[in-house]
Amino acid sequence: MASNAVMEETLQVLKDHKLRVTPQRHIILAYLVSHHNHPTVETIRDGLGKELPNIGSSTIYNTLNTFVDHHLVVELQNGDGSTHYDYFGSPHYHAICTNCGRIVDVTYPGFDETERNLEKKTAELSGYMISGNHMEVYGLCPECQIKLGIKSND
Amino acid sequence: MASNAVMEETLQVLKDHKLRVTPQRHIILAYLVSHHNHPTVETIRDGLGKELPNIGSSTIYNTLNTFVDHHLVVELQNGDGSTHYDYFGSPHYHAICTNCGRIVDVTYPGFDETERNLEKKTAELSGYMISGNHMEVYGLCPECQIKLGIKSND
DNA sequence: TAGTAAGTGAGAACCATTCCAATGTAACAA
DNA sequence: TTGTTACATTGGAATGGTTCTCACTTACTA
Ligand SMILES: [Mn+2]
Ligand SMILES: [Mn+2]
Ligand SMILES: [Zn+2]
Ligand SMILES: [Zn+2]
Repeated sequence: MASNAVMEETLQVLKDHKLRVTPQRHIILAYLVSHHNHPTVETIRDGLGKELPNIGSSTIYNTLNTFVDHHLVVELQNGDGSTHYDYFGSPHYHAICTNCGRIVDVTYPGFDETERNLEKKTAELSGYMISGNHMEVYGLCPECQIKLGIKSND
Repeated sequence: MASNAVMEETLQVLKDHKLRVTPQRHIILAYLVSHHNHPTVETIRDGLGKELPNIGSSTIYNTLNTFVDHHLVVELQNGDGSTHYDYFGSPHYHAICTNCGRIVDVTYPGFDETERNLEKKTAELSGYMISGNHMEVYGLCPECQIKLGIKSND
């Protein structure tokens, strides 16, 4: 459950984006800010069990789509058939396991420059007016390497 | 419709990957090699009208999934609800229009190094055994910039 | 506090993709 | 060539994540 500080922070975020502050939006955003699990709609619904036991899936979808429109949240596909959501407070990209679907955050000093450079180059070459980017790297997570006998567990 | 050269090339690609050479696979692969439209399954089915009028969608899905497994083809989402497919003969990434969904190929000298660096950094930081990556840049395509009155058409 | 535009929720609808079982065929060996 | 067999194709049914609908509720503004 989200701390007081998170509740205040998320309240301010909603106001800054001129979004109507409903309990549903507030609690979902707080959930996303305090969990970095890249949850699906089902995961979120379960996680909200105590605070919003009667929330409809439509509301979760609506809310997340709104957040995506406002660039608060990004959507991720890991190949399991459902969309994963990620509060994008600080820039990072994702490593996704092709075996189990595990998604982990990655960043490194200089990543923002790589990112800016990619966007600048793309604008020049394509004529697009750039608004964002997604970078994803695929591979086997450490656990799956062991599970599949590719790496020894020592 | 695909040239002789393309048909020979794709035949060899299928053999190299030890894939059974069926007319469906051969023609679908030739279609992908000779079109860079990032088609959906529906687009492909329409494009195959004359050559394979009775192909089942299941076959197209099966074939594309096989190609994806063999890293011949990559999947792309542009937000229109269906998956787009791209023969990935030479490395590039994509600029995707957030307004109309248009997908264009982008690359530049030094892109492969950016890519390798990203994968190396990711392996170090995450412990993943890297097998690939996707980079996408989002924005408004030149046409939509005009359509939306953001850029003048001069 | 009243008016109103916007959000919520239950269930139906949608539709891209997968599954299934019957039929067809590519690859290989004799 | 022919026979064998494992794999591919097909159409139709099933699946399931997401969107739609609409009656009801609520957050904002004046
Ligand atoms: Mn993340
Ligand atoms: Mn492409
Ligand atoms: Zn894994
Ligand atoms: Zn466009």
